[in-house]
Amino acid sequence: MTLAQPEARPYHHGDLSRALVEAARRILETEGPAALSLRAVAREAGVSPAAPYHHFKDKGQLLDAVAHEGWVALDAALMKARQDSDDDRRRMTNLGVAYVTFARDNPALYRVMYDCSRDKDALPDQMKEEGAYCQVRNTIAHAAGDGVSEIDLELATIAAWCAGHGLAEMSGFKQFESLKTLLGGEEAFLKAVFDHLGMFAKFDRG
Amino acid sequence: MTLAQPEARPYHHGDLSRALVEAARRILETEGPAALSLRAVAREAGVSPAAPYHHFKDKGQLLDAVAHEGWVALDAALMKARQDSDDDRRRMTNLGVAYVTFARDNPALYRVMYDCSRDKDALPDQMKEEGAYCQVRNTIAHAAGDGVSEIDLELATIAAWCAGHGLAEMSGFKQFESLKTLLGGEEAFLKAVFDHLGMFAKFDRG
DNA sequence: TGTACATCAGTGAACGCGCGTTCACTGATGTAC
DNA sequence: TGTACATCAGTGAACGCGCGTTCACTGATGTAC
Repeated sequence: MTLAQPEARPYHHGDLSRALVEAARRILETEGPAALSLRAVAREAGVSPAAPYHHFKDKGQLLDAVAHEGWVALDAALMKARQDSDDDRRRMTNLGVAYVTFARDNPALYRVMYDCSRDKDALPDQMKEEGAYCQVRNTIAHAAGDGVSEIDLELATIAAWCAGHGLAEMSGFKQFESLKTLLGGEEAFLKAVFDHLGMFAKFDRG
Repeated sequence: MTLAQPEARPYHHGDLSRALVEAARRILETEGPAALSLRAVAREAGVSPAAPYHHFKDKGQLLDAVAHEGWVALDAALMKARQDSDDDRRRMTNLGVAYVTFARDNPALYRVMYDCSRDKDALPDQMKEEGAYCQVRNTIAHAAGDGVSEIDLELATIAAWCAGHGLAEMSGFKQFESLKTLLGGEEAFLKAVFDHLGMFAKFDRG
């Protein structure tokens, strides 16, 4: 009688760096951010607790790598949403919905992304070419046309970003459930909220 | 030679429950949310690590109490902002600014408030009479007049809340610093962002 | 008013736990000659 | 083509730490008679 041998992983992993980040994401989505310790990541990757130190200076650096992957994924999701909209008028809302959907689909990852940002008091790399923030600004610029000033553009982007982030963090709250079903589902709810942003602001205009 | 005796606290504290919550807030604002352990709170309150268990079932219940205090304080801040505005037109923005200012002045407390909310998937007590959420809705209702539907009112409130929360979490980011100085300070920046919420939404209206 | 006693609100020592990190080590790999 | 050796990427045991919580206890307080 021979027992099945465990899959003989070679002594050298090959791409442990990448494997660790993936293990971290698996832990995040199955057990949540509180469970994300260096040891847990090593365990999940099937490696000793000391192994990660050959690839990351410390726990913080691993988290940074995880967050970075998150931003790349978010950038891609927004890019796709932009390309999918043929109707220029609805593009902003679609972008917002894509943003919130990403956050709802990857809640723990999203949390890590913002926790890392908070530690640095800055969004990472958002100003560069295809960064999510930049995509939002470009979309607004396109919709607004030539007449709009740089400052207005920047402020509108920040406003949009804040609304998206706020909705991302709160759309899961139980209080909104009945409203969601009333409106016909999650996406309709998100669109409706975005539609009403203007209502909030316009009272000030007289 | 007699050494000054340490302030002889009586064996029974008197109001340890309250003292613990205050100690927790002190720790939050001086050391941040990561330092907020039950033991640290007991230490800060000058009491043994077991003492809190006579007043709170576990750590979570203490945190809930801290968060509750936070919401009460936020309610009061919004109430004050509402009463301070004589100009009906600017009331919404003032409310938003007050909200964000509260979050910026009590960042760690604000974090705990939302972390507790997330655990419960709900904002606590927000629908009751003077809850912050309810205040926002009432203010919008007043500004909007009679013609507005219940649903529109609810959606506008959610939109406003999301924008406020998002801005609260992000207004500290370094990327916005030059814009802030350009606009003449933190408050002017906040007002400008709120003013531009409509810009984001209006493209969808054609 | 005094006294016995139940109850309340503290103490401080101890529990087991998982954590981040370090250490001396070893197996695998690549390279110079 | 073989071989010595440096380097790389793992191991697993150990470190000290602070944590949440429990426990048996004790001092203080309130109450019944």
